[in-house]
Parts: sequence; structure tokens; C-alpha cells
Amino acid sequence: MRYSIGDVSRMLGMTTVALHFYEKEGIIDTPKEESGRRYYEEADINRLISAKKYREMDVAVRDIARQFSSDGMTGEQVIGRMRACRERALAQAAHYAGLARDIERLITLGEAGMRAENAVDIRPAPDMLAFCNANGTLMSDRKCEQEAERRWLEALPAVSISILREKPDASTVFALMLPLTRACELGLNEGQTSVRVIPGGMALHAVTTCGEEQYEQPGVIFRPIEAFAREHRFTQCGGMWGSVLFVDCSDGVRRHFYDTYMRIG
Amino acid sequence: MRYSIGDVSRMLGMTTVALHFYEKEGIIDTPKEESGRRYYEEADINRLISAKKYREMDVAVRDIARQFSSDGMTGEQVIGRMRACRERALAQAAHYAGLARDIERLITLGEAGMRAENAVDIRPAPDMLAFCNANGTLMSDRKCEQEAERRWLEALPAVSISILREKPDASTVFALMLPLTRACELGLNEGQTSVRVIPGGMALHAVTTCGEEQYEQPGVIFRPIEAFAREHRFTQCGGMWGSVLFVDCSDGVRRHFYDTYMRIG
DNA sequence: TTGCTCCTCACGTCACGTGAGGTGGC
DNA sequence: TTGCTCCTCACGTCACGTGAGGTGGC
Repeated sequence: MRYSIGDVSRMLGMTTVALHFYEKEGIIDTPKEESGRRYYEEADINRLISAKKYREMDVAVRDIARQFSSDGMTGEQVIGRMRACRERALAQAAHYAGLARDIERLITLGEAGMRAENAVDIRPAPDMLAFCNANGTLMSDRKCEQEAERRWLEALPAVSISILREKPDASTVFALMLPLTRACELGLNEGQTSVRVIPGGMALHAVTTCGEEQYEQPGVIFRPIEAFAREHRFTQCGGMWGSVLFVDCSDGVRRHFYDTYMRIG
Repeated sequence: MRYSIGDVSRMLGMTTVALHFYEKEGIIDTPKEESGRRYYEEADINRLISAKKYREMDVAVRDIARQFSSDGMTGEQVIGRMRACRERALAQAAHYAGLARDIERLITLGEAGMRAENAVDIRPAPDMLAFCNANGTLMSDRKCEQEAERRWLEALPAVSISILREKPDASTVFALMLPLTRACELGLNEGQTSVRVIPGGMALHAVTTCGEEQYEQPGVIFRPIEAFAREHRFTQCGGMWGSVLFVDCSDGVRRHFYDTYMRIG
């Protein structure tokens, strides 16, 4: 059987441009008719299917070509590469599964918060792990802390920038926070001075918004739950914190939506 | 707090080039000192963290910039985009999980096969689903079949090119095959004339190799199990098939490793 | 003759990476 | 003075995609 480039592109779901490109890169060496047109044999189709399969494993085209070349890879080498592919695929699968879970959470909280902005309810809050740098800002100016922060950011598929007041009389600082169970999964629960557990438990909860004033006075995000606590005579017992959900940028203003908690006794 | 570009790159794990790029694309608008050096504020860090998070969700830089611009997206729009991201992330997670599983299988069978090439054993074979086009070749020259084949190829994270002889007296043809249970998961078990179930059961099994002669006489891959069956007086009962595991290209020769089965009574 | 497929060649895209050559503060 | 950081600008990379302008077979 001889196939035209159009046949092949329909069968494999690749554009003719991609087929030209694969030929240029040496994955196939397609003979041409006198008219200059390419024709493809079964063996070419076979190679192209393999190439497509390896591309889906994120192997570079150049590496596929090398693997297929006459002085190419031995079976052992191919299997070694497969093993590396498998590790990468597992890591990618975990990455995207984590992402989907995190986004799910943002959507659920964000939607509920938009429907009932500033409305306060009572719900159990999870134990949290927080990374706070020494000077209370989002980031540190000390190289060693910068490194630690980077590792936190890398480990978190969708990081939550948070604002934290550990005790009623403590200062309000920026922090990176996530549920303790999740932090343990990610291996972030190492005892450093900048990493602290923020105990959960029954808490007032609200989704609140703020603008750029959060950088001068981060405590602004706690006003709705503080007002509610005063009005209904709840006693704060433990910390207050809030994690950003998303940012609404319409009408020329940036409104940060925060999911906020205040532990009560 | 003011941070230099070096501080920011260390904290966020991004190169200074990437930070320049994000500025050019409008994600941040960093003021400069009289010396021409950039300084970054908390708000910039905040945006950059968000940008990095969205990039990990595979949102395009241009879309992130639009999302952050003063006439940017409303909360509803942001959440709508998150919903799309979540779908993509779930699809990607499934894709990579499937890939890892398929590669695992290839590694296991390939390693065992390399250690004991042509050695025949007896093992249960799974029920298989096969897509064979009308003329017995790997691919069809009819447009409608080409479309169907493409859908098969797209659906399979790591496709197995297979060679199939459905009954002892039938012809040997190229096919796309995979375990029936997997085919059902992927929704490929629709009753088309070109799709057939190949029943499993107790079978002779071997990993065999062949070269380019497979295109002229695909049955070559069954020789070891056929010889073993004759010698030990096994009666073939049902089909024979083999799926390619990998290709060894050393010494200027392409050796295709096939995982082969012959059902016995 | 018309429509269709196929050809080559040049340039574009996306998210950066890689120097090259120069400036400024400690 | 030296080392370090930072600057801009041009060009490279990867895996194709997008036309532009032309040819060949039914």
C-alpha cells in the first residue's frame, strides 16, 4: 500500500506540515514520485505512530529521530528512556490532579463568596501550616529565607497568598498557608522558625474583599468577621487568617476576594 | 519593602529574563529608580505569584495580562476560566496517569522479553478489542475508515500496533488492539464492522522479534509459539496476536519486539 | 476547464534562554 | 580597584502553523 500525505494526515490526525517537519528532522525518509509527491509505506506509518506516541510522552522530536536512526538506541536504552518517561508522567499526573483539586476548592469557595459577600457563618476550620518570614511582608529580603520561600512556592500547585494574625494581640502579616494535612503530603511540615502550625477548630467564616489598601493594612480583610464577633459577643480564641481566592479586575479596580476565618472559643 | 529583580527571581524561582518578559507583556508595571534599576513592591510580588500559579494551569501569558488589566475580567469571568482550567487539568491528569500505566506495562513485558527472548510460557491472555481495516494493512485508503482509525489513535495514550490472525486458517493482518476492559473505559466498544472482540483465555506466550520483513509476511512474529505448539502438541483454539513493545535500532537494524499470544484449547 | 491535492519557501508564534557589551553602587 | 548586579538588544529554540505562489493529475 502507498499512501498520500493527505491519507496519512487523516489517519494519524497530524497536519501535513507536521509530517514535513518530521521528515526534515529525520524521523522518516519518504521517497518521492517523479512528480515530486511523497508516498508513504506501512513502515512509515508504523514509525509515525510510534513518533506520535513518544511525542505524547513529551519526548523531543530530535530524541525520537535519534532513537529511530540506524545507529540508534538499543532496547536497554529505549527501556531506560521509558522509565524516565514513566517518572515524568507520574509527576505530571500528580501535578494536574493536585491542580484540579485546588481549582475545585477555589471555584466552590469563590462562587459561594460571590453570592454572599461579607455574610458570616460558623464552620470548622482545618489546622493550617503557615510560612511567615521575619518582617511580616509577603517575601523576605534575606537570601536564605528567599530560598525557603521558593521551595514553598514550587511545592504548591496553586499557592494561596494569605494574611494571618496568630493571636488577637499579634501583628497582621502576609504568609503562605495551606491545610496541615496537605502540607504533610507535600513534606513541608519541617520545623523551621518561619513555619508554624495555626490550629483550626470552630471559627467564624466569611468571604470578604479588599483593594490595594491590604498592603498598608492587611487587617482590613478581617473587618466583617470582627464586626460580627462584636455584635454577637463571640470571643476570639486563637488566630485569624484569610487566603486569597481570586482577583476581580473590572471597572478599573482590583478587588481581592479573601476566604477569612476567626477561631472562636 | 522594595525588592531588586534578583531578590524576586530567587523568591519566586523565576529567571530575571522571565520577569522582564512578564513586564513587557503587561503583567506588572515596575517602576524604575533614576539608575534605571527596577524595584518591586509587595503588590508586584503578589501579582507575579498569581501569574506563576496561572501559568502552571497552562493559562497563556497574554490571557493572564488581560485578566490583570484595569479593564480586566470580572469575578464571574475569572471563575469561568477556572472551570475550564479544571476540566483541562482533569483531562491532563487522566492522560498522564494512563501514560504511566501503559509505559509500566511496556517496561515490564519488554524487560522480561529481553531476558528470555523467544522463550514460550503459558499464561491467561485478556479479552482484546481489535480495529482492523478491510484490506489487512495497518491503515486504510478509505476516508471513512481513516477517520475511525484516527479516533482510535487519539483515544489511546500509548497505542499498540498489533498483528492479528483471528483463526488458524484466517489471514494475518495489522490491527490496533487493546484489552477489552480498557477499550470499554475509553468508549471504543461500539459495534462497527472493523471492530471485533478477540477472546482471551489460556494461551501460549512469547516475546519475539522481527525486522522489516513483517510488512511482507506479518505472520513471522508467530513462528516461536507455532514451533512450540507443534513440538508440544498444543492445539490452537482461537486467535493469535502480538503487540509491539518497542524497537531496538542498534547495529543499523530495526528489531521490533512483539508480545505474542496463541490461544490454546 | 475546474477543483483538488500537493509542492517549496519564508515568516510567525509562544515563552522564554543565551550571550554580548555596557553601566552603576559597594 | 574589583566583583557583583543590573541594564538593553539581538538572536536562538522548539514544534509546529500560516499564508503565498506555483505545479500536476482527474
